[in-house]
Amino acid sequence: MIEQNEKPAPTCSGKHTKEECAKGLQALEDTFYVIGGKWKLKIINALRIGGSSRFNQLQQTVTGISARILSKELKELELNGFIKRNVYTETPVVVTYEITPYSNTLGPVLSTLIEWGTTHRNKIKNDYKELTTSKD
Amino acid sequence: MIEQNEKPAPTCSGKHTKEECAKGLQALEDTFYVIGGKWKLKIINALRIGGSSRFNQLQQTVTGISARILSKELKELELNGFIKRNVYTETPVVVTYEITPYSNTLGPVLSTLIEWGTTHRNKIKNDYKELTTSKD
DNA sequence: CTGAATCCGCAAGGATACTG
DNA sequence: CAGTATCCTTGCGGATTCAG
Repeated sequence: MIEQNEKPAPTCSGKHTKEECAKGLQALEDTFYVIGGKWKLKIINALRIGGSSRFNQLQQTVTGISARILSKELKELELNGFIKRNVYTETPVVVTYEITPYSNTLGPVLSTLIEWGTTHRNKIKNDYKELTTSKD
Repeated sequence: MIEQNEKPAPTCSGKHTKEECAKGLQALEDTFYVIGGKWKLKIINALRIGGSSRFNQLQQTVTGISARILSKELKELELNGFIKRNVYTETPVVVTYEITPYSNTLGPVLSTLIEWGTTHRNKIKNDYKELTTSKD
């Protein structure tokens, strides 16, 4: 909404830049493909922190998820090697889920994501505070 | 699909764990709220690497995005303070987009995400190779 | 308890055409 | 060139019910 009349920026678009950009795009695509969506990272995070959990336990921890979705997500996560499903054939049957070593490669991802989210939330809170106590 | 008969895991669920988990959930929620979705991080990444870009240029860089979605995403990103829109009223009008300093706080997020995606892709490739040259 | 099956609504996103 | 408008498809996810 702001207009200017100086000259446009040079839009540095060398070949190297282009390739690097495409590579990033590709990598982001791959990442989202396996751990994208609304729930996957939350589930992995819950299992990372809470340790081995049962189905209902997990559904309570991951607030708001329905049984259907949780079931589906767990299946996909298992297929991709992020979690392990253990069935104990006692009576009644007990099923637990736990993360695999491969999930631990997501550690840095989860950390930075959570850290950024926390910082961002604080920023928003401050922005709001400054707005309400506005005196500039 | 694997059945066991040993005893279930202890499911460590202390209060501290519960809080930490909830906090992580919250943070992930916040993060996804602003930079979630299919395109936002890709756009920011493109602008980070390619520098200031024009609309059509951006649409070519971020492969597969439609004009409608790009327009919408750019608007949201601007609202949330991630990018800046510059209008140069020459003839014809030129509009450029560039990231703001706040977008730079996403640096670590993008790095880890991209790095993980790259590593994961290589892993998948190797798994596949081992499958095709299977001799174990 | 641990899911699977079914049905359904909504919103994200795609295709295309059009405007200043 | 930089979008907007319109229409349409798809998939995510919720609610409910049922089964082992």
